[in-house]
Amino acid sequence: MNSNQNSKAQRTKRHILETVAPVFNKRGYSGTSLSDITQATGLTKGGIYCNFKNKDELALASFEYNFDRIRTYIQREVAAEKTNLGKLLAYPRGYRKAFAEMAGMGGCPVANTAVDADDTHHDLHLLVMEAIDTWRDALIMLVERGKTKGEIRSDADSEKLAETVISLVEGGSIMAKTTGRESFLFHALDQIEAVILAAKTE
Amino acid sequence: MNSNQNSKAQRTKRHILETVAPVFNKRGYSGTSLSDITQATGLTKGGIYCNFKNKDELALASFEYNFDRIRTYIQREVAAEKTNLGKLLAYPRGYRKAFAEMAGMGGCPVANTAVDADDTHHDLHLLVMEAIDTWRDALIMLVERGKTKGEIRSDADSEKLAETVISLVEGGSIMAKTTGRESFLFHALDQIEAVILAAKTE
DNA sequence: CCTAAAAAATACCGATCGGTATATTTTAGG
DNA sequence: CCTAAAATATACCGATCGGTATTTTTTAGG
Repeated sequence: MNSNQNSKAQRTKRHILETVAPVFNKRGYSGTSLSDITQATGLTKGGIYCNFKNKDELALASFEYNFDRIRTYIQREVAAEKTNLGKLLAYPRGYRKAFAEMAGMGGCPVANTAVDADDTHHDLHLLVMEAIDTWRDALIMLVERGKTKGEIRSDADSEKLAETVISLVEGGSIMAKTTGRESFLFHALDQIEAVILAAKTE
Repeated sequence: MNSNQNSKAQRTKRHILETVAPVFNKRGYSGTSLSDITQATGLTKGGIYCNFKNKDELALASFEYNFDRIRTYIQREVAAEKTNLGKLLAYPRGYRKAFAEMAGMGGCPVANTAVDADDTHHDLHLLVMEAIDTWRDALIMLVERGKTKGEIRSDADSEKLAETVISLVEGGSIMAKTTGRESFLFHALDQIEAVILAAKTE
């Protein structure tokens, strides 16, 4: 048993990430202490530092883990659609479905980590920037392809649409989480649908 | 000189808030240490604790200070308008003008503090919730009054409009700050104007 | 079952945390 | 100018911070 991915180390590494990632998402980098981490995992410092070099590496891995959960969720919705317009509309639908899961992990990791890291943690900040840029590019691409396919009006501003969608998702997430009013997110998602449909041909 | 508001204590208290409030806004509650505070102000711990009971009190006062700066800025724009529609449109215009100031203080204090405090700092969380609720109520009121005055279509959803405006401002602020693309905020503000104008009569 | 290696626990490190008691300086009314 | 009070600095506190060296336990191939 060596090429098996179920080695002890890999299983505990996974266990650590699963339990710690939501803690980082909720409490932020400097708000999460090694004691928080050992307490959440049930391991001691020795166990943690055996699997991760330091707190930084664990924080970066936690963001990637959290982000990947959301990304996978949304991407499944997008991939199920065939048209560019359908893929665009899959975003608000996906976030509507992902709401409960996102609430359970402590809110959207993109928004949380963006605010947490942008003035304090360079590497984490870079990771979030990259995630947002990739997301933005994907949306722009869908709009542009939608134009060439005749699904989207040729005068639509793809960058503006992409950035508006992202701002609405993230703003809605934060406000819903903080105030406890889910409608903040749902109204934002309604608005996203309206924006996309307004760019539709006919 | 006793009823004079320029007593030594009040002047230094003001100086502390002015210099520390942006630090809390950028670094968050647990990311801001007493050393950060003494270093920023040029005072020692004795000087700080003479004017504020503890770190908590200083953090709460800092949020109120930061929030008040933005609020005052926007409110000036709103107060200058006479119609409800005009007052609504004063929000995106105000944030467009406030952009530089907000960037200088480390981003919108509402979004920053919301993310920072919602899972970790009860009192601060309450303060942000209150700020958002007040803001939401003010927007709803403007829409409703606009309806009775015939400025706004009677079928407009005031709660939805209010929450959409807030999500766009906060989402746009965070994304612009984190990515360095100001367009995130400006596109969000454009969208706010579009949403308001879509609710206009005629 | 044995054993070397991997994993995890224990025990410890200096630094910094938020906070306080005390000493010193500054303020400002009489 | 004097002086009590207010403001600030200094010196210290126990607790916790992130991290590491060492010891014990567990794993898993032969």
